[in-house]
Amino acid sequence: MSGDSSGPLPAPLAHRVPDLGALELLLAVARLGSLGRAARELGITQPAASGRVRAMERLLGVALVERSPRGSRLTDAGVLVTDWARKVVEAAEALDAGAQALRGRRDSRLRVAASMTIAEYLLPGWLIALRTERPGTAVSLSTGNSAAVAERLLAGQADLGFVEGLDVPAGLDGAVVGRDRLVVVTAPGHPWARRRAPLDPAELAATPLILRERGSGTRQVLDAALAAHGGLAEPLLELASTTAAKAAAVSGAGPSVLSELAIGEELAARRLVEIPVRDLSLSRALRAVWPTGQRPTGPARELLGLTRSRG
Amino acid sequence: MSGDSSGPLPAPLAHRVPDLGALELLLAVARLGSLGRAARELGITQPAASGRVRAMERLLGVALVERSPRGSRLTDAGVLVTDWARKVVEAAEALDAGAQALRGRRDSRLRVAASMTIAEYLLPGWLIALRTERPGTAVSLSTGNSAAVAERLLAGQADLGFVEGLDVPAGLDGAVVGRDRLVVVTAPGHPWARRRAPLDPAELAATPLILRERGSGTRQVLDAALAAHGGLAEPLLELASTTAAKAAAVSGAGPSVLSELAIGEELAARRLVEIPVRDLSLSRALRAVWPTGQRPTGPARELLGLTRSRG
DNA sequence: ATGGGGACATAAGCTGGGGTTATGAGCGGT
DNA sequence: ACCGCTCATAACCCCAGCTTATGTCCCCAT
Repeated sequence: MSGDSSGPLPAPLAHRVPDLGALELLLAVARLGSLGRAARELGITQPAASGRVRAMERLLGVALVERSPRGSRLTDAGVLVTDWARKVVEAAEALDAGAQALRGRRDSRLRVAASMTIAEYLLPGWLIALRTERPGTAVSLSTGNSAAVAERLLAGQADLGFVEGLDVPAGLDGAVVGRDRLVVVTAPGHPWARRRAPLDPAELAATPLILRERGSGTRQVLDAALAAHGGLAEPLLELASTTAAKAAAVSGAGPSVLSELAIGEELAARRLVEIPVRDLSLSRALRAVWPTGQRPTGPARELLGLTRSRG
Repeated sequence: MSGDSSGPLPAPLAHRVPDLGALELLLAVARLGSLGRAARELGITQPAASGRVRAMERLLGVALVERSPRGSRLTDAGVLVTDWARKVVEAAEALDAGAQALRGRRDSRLRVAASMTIAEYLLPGWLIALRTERPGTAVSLSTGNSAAVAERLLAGQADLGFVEGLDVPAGLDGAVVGRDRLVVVTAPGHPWARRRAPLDPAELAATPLILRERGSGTRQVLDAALAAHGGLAEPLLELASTTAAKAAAVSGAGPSVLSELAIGEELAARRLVEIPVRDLSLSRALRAVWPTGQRPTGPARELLGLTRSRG
């Protein structure tokens, strides 16, 4: 073993990080102040919990918990690790909520049809909130562009839709639930990141960008907004997914224009930098929609309430 | 089995969500377009990968991958699940990077001392960026308040510090690397969430809030900012951690004032709503610091470069 | 047309991590 | 002095996930 000729390739992440069960356990210990109580909450025995936490500490090489005959408290490092662990668990909960909806049968109490962007970034959070308010509400999810969402709603195959775009599809009523702002970004090393003055729209239009392929929603908005400034230059790169475009931008391949929803993390950690643009609002509404006249009722109304902007 | 008298308590998250290894595998399949190649990249065999993806699909109840004799592509649902999975894996990577730094030995090439907030929310991202730029740089991390950070730097026990606060500790030079804006928030159901006009500072000061305990950094800033408007009312709740305060606010217990860094997710998903306040800037600088005159060099300079604001 | 080489699937067998029960040992309150 | 809570240790068990070996399908190149 370890006689690998290809060099010491990094151990896979899963071997360096405790598994989800262990992280969940750590959160329970932090919350309840005792290994035994945490164990009970997760439906395992106290020795199992004890061993698991020990294994986690061995794996991470850091003492996380201070044991005493009267309970357990987190160490300083434990507090930090627990906060990081919470992020992992929350992301896993979002995945779980989303997957449950994707699996959802046609006979679900609430059938949602949503655009990709909304389904990806916002819906899981809403579903989690809905679950805490109305546990047991079965939700099913289908995704598609605005036209597909409208079609499902009008055919009675969905109870509530979510679309992004400049206008409401024909035959539907809607309510704005948020905004999707498109942001010009570069890696921190790019010259634009050092500009003092905002970018000129014409300059943006003239620069080759990393973009999603023609026909994507973000591309359409960008096209429309820059039509008055000479139109988009030939793209620097044309990629199939938002994720790929983001990765290219982070790696410094060039400037890109991406949805704010997709790059919150990257901006916060300064893996990407927002470039202000003068007099250009690349913003579109995110809307909940339903067939004209048929105001949502029951679970659909409930979910709508979770998402509505004030007013 | 399943004859439990305590009712159908929800299966723990870890039993409903694929483990990190499986998610990592899914990302590799998405990126490489083939189960076999993904397997090779993760250092397992093709049948193992095949079985694992199958198990993941069974667990989630959703087909993720379209197999063909020429490779594998994600299904529509698979794209969505993969995006959610990426968030989980990224959070796990942040945990890993942070834990490595916590474990870091005293003889690390780069010894960082940071405030809790910065260590928790920003540092992991920086460490990941540093790892991709300068792989193999060993980083160690210790946390403490501004005074403790200054002490470590001046004692030569740390090479670079990060503090939040209104001013730079004596004996140190610094550079602003970001801002920590405090935000007034409530659950979406709170009356304040329906206000049309911004809140008056005096009204905020007079209202009992969910706060961290006296002495915490956020509490100090708030105290100072509202001193001119009558001073803080008695808190509604006084909690030991930011996380606890956040949870209380989300559950609708009342209004709170929290760091923007801590509630990005909650704002995006509208589990919390920001309440604008007129003429009140609750903002403090996040600074990198080092002993006066000793500009960072080597790895410290590298890390600083990753975090610096433009200019 | 035919063999080679990729892709994924199936089968049989091993191993170890994580679970269990049973028990011991501190510490605090009554 | 004793109960009740805490956590730790020991001995045992099981199955998830890995391996190797093999089969099938399809495309492509000779």
